[in-house]
Amino acid sequence: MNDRPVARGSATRTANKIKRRENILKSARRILANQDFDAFTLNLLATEAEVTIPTIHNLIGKKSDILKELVEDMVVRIEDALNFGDAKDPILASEAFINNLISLYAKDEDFYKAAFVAGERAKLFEHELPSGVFNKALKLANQVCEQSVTEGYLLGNINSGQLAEQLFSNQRLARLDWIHGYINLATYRTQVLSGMFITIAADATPELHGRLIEKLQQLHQRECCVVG
Amino acid sequence: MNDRPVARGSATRTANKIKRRENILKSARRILANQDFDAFTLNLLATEAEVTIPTIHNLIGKKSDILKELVEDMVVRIEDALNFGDAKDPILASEAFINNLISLYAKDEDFYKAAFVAGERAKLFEHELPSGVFNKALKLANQVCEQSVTEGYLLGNINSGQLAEQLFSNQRLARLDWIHGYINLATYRTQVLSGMFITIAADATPELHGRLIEKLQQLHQRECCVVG
DNA sequence: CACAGTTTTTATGCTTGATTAAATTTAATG
DNA sequence: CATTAAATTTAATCAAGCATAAAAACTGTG
Repeated sequence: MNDRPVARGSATRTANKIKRRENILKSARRILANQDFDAFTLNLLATEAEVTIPTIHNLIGKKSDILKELVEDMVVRIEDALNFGDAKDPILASEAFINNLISLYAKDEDFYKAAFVAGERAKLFEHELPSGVFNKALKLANQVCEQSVTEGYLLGNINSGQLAEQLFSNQRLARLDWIHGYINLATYRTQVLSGMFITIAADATPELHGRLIEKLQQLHQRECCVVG
Repeated sequence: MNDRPVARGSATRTANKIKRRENILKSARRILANQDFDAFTLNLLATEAEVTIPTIHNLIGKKSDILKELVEDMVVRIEDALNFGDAKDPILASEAFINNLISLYAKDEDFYKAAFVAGERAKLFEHELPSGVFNKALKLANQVCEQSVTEGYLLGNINSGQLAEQLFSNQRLARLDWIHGYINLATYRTQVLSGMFITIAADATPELHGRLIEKLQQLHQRECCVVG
């Protein structure tokens, strides 16, 4: 069954094929990350990747297939990036979370930006919430909040769900601003941390509260330095 | 100079013209508010408004002119809605602010939703920040924070700018979720209030902090009732 | 080198949307 | 009711973008 004639030049051929395919996807990411979603046409993509439109169809498929692939690749990569050591201290947990995320994005900024843009505009995240990566981050925030209460970092006066929602929102808005090109990764990080610290401070014990204030001042000062 | 023949039927004609014009704009708002930005084509608009495409061009102009008009109309309306009595108490100030805004939107939900969608997608707000309505809201938040410090509601440990930014962000994300059709106006209001109260709590005096906790619990309970 | 199989491209069709010119219709007034 | 300006529509044009079939070019291998 398996002994029908192997295609002639199948040795290095498929290897090159994969390379060309990746090259096209790379161009797609560059366009989506640095230009507009509306600018992302097969025409432009073909020009950038230095191939013709039918080649794109041949190697990847229709336009929506390209977008789908970008998003799927990303989801896989993010999934395991969220598995970081669980610090008890909410300050450390917040910093670990955001540092993890930002350093992941920084490794290949075009890749992630493009995937988020594609997912948003092509509606490949269904309200970006049902059961995917996004929900995982929210649950994680919830977990941290609840644990912080039992560990004595938070007073428990504010419902963990509300706090978690707020923590998650901070991150979501900053991400939107980043993928729209309004802010860069460094600002993304600062904004999320600032928002998280303020949120945690709302229910912090006096000791933790003091440390949060200090952290916030540091963030503020650094921000001012950059601007002035 | 002024005695050249007046156009024949200019009396009731122009009146009707304005009516038809408004009717087209109304259809435009309905489409943008209830469907997608991508669904907003002259073809669909003509069908909905029960006119032909050239009529639209005649009465309003090209597609971008329609969008521009929608946004400009909105900006005017919002500008003076932000002028509400300045409560000293940050809880009252927050509630006054959001109630003002939500009741404004509720009066003509399609109108505002459409304008925000149009402004966002057609890039009619330049990063929605430079010197427009949005900036006004941010400054207002800043003002409330600073005043709250001097009035003794806030401790002043957290920089007013940082707090204000956070207050503003809450509102912005909720608005985005609303215009994308993820949440309704009631949820918009709840989310913003929840976020604002948490933010204020981060720097509140003990007395105010207690009241905020209470407010947050109320919001949480009401939310649970609606769901369950 | 010749050939089989693969890949790229040339050429083209198809669809949709925006915009405009010309013609027809409508409606106000004397 | 005839005149005439105004407004609407019919119909044509223009421009993009996506997608595909068939021809041409290319690349390993025997």
